[in-house]
Amino acid sequence: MLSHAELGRTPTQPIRLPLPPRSQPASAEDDLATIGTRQNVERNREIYAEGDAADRVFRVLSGAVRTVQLLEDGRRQVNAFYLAGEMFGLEAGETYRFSAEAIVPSTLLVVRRDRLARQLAARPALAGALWRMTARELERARAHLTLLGRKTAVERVASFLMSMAERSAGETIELPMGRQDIADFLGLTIETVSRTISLLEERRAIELASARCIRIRDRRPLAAMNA
Amino acid sequence: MLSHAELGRTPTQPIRLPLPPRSQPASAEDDLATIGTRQNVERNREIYAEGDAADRVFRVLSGAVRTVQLLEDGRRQVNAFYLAGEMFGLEAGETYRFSAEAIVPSTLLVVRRDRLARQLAARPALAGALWRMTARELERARAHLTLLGRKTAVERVASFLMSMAERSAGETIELPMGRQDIADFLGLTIETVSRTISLLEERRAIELASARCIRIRDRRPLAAMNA
DNA sequence: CGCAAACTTGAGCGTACTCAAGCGCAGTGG
DNA sequence: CCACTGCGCTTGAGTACGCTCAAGTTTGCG
Repeated sequence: MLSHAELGRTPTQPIRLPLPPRSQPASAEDDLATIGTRQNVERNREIYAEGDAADRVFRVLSGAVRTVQLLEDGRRQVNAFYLAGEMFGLEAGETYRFSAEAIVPSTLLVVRRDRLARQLAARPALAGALWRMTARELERARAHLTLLGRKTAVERVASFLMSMAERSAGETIELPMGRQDIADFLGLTIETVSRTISLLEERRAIELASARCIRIRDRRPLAAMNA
Repeated sequence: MLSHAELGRTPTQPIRLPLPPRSQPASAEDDLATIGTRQNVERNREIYAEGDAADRVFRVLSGAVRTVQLLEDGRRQVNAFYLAGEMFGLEAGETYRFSAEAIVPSTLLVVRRDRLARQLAARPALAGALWRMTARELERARAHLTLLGRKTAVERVASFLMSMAERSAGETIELPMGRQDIADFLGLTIETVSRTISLLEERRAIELASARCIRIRDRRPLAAMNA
């Protein structure tokens, strides 16, 4: 059994990641905890690579993870960020289609797919929970399609900050990822991300305690840009 | 930017859509067929709207469907196209997050969610099939993220044509959708799509029998752009 | 045949990219 | 204590790719 109190931050890491406000149904997660093992991952260490056998699913206990797709010439797309409490690695095929990497030193709960399958047979409710989790991921990915396909740089950064603020459950956002990760997530360059954040600061929509610590001063201009 | 009502009003001749080469596992689909009803939908008619209660799932029997997200100022993102044999409308939440519209006059198989849930309880294998379908959708959406975030116009159009060619099971592609739909799917403008198709034709990569009927002459330049 | 919609093509513009410095902070060693 | 170094971030100048605005052409159907 895994209580919220146990999900503490890594002592070596200065970045605190609060738990997301709404977690998935506790029952399914607790079930997973009983059949999983813990794994510590260093900063920027690969958790799995594109093409690896998709034999495990993961839950972030502390830290932060990104899933990434690379084009041959080095162009990079960050598909998603996963913070404490969130699951990743659910795949339909035999192999992972994207790689996953730790953004900061992280602790993961690892569940082997074959053990998960055995649990699924015993508990039909768990199957439903997994499906809902996958469907929610799909929803998020689709919303991100609209961002990448149809929003301007300012709108993209504003949307990103708003969603990070929601997940942080506060006005102050501690970003675990650097500007390059944000750029590759939003389909922009690092320079454009930096310039846009500066612009939002000039407009008094946000305030920077440091580059990685952003406070939302005024939601309205951000929300307006969120469209 | 075109408003919703202005989109694609021309009653073009009915377009024939061959079945995709590989369908999903027949068992799950046949199961669905036994508990579903048929529905005919006119061209450009909405099947469900963003915000409607998500109480049905669909399978395209003939025709073609697009799922769409609109921003307030009219900017539009086409999330996906569904051809004959493909399913859509699987949602995690209570309501649909995107609208679905028929691209051409189409026939749909409609399955009520509550009936589906009853089937699921009886047949655990069906639950697995549904999950795999959702996970495959997620995979497709994520691949599309990379296209929208990191590919050039030529690469986007080339990728699109390649994937349509795969689904058409032949060298010749009959496109059910117009240029505006393609543009909104690829995150481009209609002019850029048109210009890029012309460019690929000049380069002898493709050949146009008509605007909606494209034959692939040389996969190599397309594949190279696909990255 | 005639009209409207869909598609194509052209010219000029603007947003975000590229290339290139410059800045700021943390860790290190003299 | 302060220079030194490395890294991440910011800022600047010029460019290019795709967008906007505006015809022109083709297609399909009444």
